[in-house]
Amino acid sequence: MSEPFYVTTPIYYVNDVPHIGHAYTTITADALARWHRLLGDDVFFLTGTDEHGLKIQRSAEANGVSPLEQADVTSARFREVWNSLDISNDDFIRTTEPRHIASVQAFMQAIFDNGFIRKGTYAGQYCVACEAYYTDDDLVEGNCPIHGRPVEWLEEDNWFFELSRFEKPLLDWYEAHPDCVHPVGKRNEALGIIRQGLADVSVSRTSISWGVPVPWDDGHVFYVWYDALINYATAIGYGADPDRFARYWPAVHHLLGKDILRFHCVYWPAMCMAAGLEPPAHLGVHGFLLVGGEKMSKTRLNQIFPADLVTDFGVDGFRYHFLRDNPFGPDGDFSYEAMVTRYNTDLANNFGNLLSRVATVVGRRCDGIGPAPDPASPLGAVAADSLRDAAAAWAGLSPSNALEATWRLIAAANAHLETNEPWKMDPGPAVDAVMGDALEVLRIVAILATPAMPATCAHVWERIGLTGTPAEQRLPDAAAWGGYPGGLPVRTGDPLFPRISTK
RNA sequence: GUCGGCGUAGCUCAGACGGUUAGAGCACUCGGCUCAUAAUCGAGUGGUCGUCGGUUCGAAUCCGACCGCCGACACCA
Repeated sequence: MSEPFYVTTPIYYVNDVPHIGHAYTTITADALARWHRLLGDDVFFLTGTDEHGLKIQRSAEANGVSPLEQADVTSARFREVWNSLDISNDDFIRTTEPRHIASVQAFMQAIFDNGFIRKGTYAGQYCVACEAYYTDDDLVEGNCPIHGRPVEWLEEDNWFFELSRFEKPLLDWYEAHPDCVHPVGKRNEALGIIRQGLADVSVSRTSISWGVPVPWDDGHVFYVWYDALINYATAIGYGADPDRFARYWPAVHHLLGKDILRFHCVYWPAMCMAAGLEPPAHLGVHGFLLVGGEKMSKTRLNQIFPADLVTDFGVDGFRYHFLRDNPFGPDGDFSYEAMVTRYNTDLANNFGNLLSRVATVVGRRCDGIGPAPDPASPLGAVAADSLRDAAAAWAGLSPSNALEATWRLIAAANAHLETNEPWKMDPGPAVDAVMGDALEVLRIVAILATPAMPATCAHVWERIGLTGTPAEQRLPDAAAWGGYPGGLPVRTGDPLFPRISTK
């Protein structure tokens, strides 16, 4: 029985347009999913959209449509972007789907039945844009500190989740699971939040109607967060398919941005405990993609959208850049110039050019028929190192290191060609061995880089005469030295990644 | 303010339980090659490892102070 591997992105709020920040998380999740498929794992990769809440309700009113119609439009936009970026999600969940509404009600009912929800009153200054209450201290000149807009006084009967009762259980859980949050700095932040004391939180609203109804109290809907987090349970059959749920839970990998650490690393584990479940096993927290050192935001007008870059770099160039250039964890600064440099260096000069030169020499010295590699080639050891290091890096949520390890093999192959100069040799066994080695490197790289660049790798696979696709290969066996059989037609063709002129 | 983190080559970063001449990629310089997308290969230039002080035979690494940057401390998608 293969290992289950469940990976999620946050579900994206449909009030926003998909930008490269969303794409960064989603591409990382996609690459992880693809890597684990190569390992033969039973992968389930989930993304989706979060569609409830006051912002959506108001936005719909302003546009003269129903909230669901409003959500349909923006949710579709996310789907289209992921489609265009070759995202291989197995499911796309929308919080407005009946399966999710049923799941939220079952999940929250379980918490209620377990005695962790009580009635209370909440009153305060409320910012519609934030969907959040503020204290007087928070306000800036009477306005919302984030949006600078006037707040409204709201007072309502709420149901409260008794988060305060979970301080100790959460600390115990963190103690028992030292590796649950990556990187460790983020784990410490979560611990800090817990140690500072947790107050009960209101989980329902009467002031709005666009949400999941509270099953035990008509007129209340759940606050959008307590609806949203449960999507991770819904998608694997919570309350509907116990066997399937048990297969994928709690061995989940949640990927998330640091802005929502509190919800994922404190509230969500507590909610799981309250509902009688194990908390999620892995939480991967990453930083922001900055632009010119500043956070992307609508108001700064510095948002960058995937389509802006895919035109210049291609889908795989786009995917590669965000996986390779930003270590998973810290903030990363995006710049177009840096993206061009990396594209030209890693993709055009190193990888693409290797295929070009190999195809040409095989055409001239081997009649276009790719020979088999030398079983004793020095590149064999390099390939083994690359596989080992890449595997370790993927396991440690570090795509940039995984790709760096893979590119070391490409560099070794280019150097191997220089050392042997096959273009000076007459056709024969010596040329065959060198070119077979180079083709074998291309074959292995095509497999190892498939999580980052699936379409390009499939194309390389085909250009060197192999049948099937690299995505069908199974590691680690497929990356063992000597897998290229020889005797296959090798095609010359257009450059894999045309250089981008910097002038 | 409280807590935490960071400050290493022009740029992006690795290294740090103390120990030989501090590393990589990019950029730059020189040389080789001409199969290849003016690509590639090799060599080299470049750092008082934020500042000051302490511990030590020995500190980028441990301790303290300071300077600078950042984050968390909000019912923040």
